[in-house]
Amino acid sequence: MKDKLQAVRGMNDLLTDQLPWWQLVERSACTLFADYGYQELRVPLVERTELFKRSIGEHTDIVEKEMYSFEDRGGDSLSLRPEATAGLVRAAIEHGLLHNQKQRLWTSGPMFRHERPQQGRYRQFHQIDCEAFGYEGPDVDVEVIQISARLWRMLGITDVRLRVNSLGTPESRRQYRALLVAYFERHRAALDADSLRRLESNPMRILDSKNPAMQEAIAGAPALADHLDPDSRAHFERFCDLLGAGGIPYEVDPRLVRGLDYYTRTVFEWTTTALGTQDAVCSGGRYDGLVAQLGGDPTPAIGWALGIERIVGLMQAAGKAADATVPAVYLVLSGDRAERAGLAIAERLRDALPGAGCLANMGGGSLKSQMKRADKSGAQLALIIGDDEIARGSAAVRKLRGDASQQDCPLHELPERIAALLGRKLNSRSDDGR
RNA sequence: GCGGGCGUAGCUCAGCUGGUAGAGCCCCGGAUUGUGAUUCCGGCCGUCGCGGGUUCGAAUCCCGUCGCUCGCCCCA
Repeated sequence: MKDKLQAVRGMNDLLTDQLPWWQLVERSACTLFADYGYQELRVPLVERTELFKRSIGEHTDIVEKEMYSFEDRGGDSLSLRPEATAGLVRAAIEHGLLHNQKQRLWTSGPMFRHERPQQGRYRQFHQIDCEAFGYEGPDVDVEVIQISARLWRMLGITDVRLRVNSLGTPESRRQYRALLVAYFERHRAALDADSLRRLESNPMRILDSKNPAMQEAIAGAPALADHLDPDSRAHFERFCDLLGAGGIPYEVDPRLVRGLDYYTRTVFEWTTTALGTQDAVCSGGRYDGLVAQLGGDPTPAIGWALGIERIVGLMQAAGKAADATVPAVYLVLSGDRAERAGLAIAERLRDALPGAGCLANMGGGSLKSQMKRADKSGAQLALIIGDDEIARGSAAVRKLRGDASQQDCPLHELPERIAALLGRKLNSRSDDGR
């Protein structure tokens, strides 16, 4: 094992056996967003470091110690994106997408954070992102959550619950924060080391401390809900009402805060107990100030991100199967002339039956070993062509599943015969079907 | 950044209190002529993570190191 080239820590290869789940998630998301009228947008993996400092917050853990930042050859400080929203907002402003118009968008791809890897947390991880720009009412808050809820249904995920909260406006939050700091200052003795640190950096995070010894002090702290500004309170009440009307079960969690500075008003998080300590599966919220903060016209916005690794983990933990795609036909080619004819025969089958899958044997091998490969491939049918068959212009079609019957078939009738055996329709077009 | 657990064939693992490695799977070949999944036979596969120490002798003990993993933190 020595001197072996290894992947970078926390950046995982996705081997073929994992891909069926990933493809299921990605395909589902793609049709899901289309059904809600959300359009896909793609932005670079690398942005100016400044963008993330200004959006996520300079004093957040993400920016302070988790970003992959570097200087490029021109001397600019760039960073691999630790999340998608900042880049999306930047792109929307830059291309005038928010000028007198609303946008409902989604994107997906890898994100990067230099954290200690553990279950459900990796240095390169993958998110699907949903964002709605220009809608200020709580109706769209509910819509984006509906999208996530439908995705769980599509994927058969049940072990998740929704928690919601409101952070109010930056002004009301600033006032509340001062109260909170004052309270915890008075109870300094009850705080653990982490919370003392948070008291300086992000006091609201003390509220979601997992330390049991802290719970009493936290319970006595002023609640954010009691200090919301009237508009935010009305927004939140309407939001909860609409959520209920939309039939989405939720619970209000006054301790739900977010790690990114840009959130305002509605925040929410889907959590699970099935994935160990990394329990957030999908989370998001409103960020009404961010667009203006990054230089765009003032534009209300809301969005969420989900972690694909965690979604896949949930499906696997629940025992959901995701079947690998399997070719319908395995082409056994025995002998020189058969090998020579085989490539063209395979192409004709693919023309006639696009999507069915025709796996041609490559690299020779005895008939026996080719039959073994045919069986292993999972194919329904083995199409056996040897020099004898070539000589008489036919092929042997053998069923590999169920009754192992075998029949001879003239080469020119192969597409029809195979289509019939597979219960598929022939491609009517004469080209390659694209 | 801080703790715990673990590192033996491609994979899953066995190897008790030290005597220089084993199984299953996979892969390849064979068991009558050109036909798979079962069965049988054979073959392939390791500097026991790496470095050092103790010892006549270490995969087995000790130290260090790297890696993986789980938790803290953070968060999707």
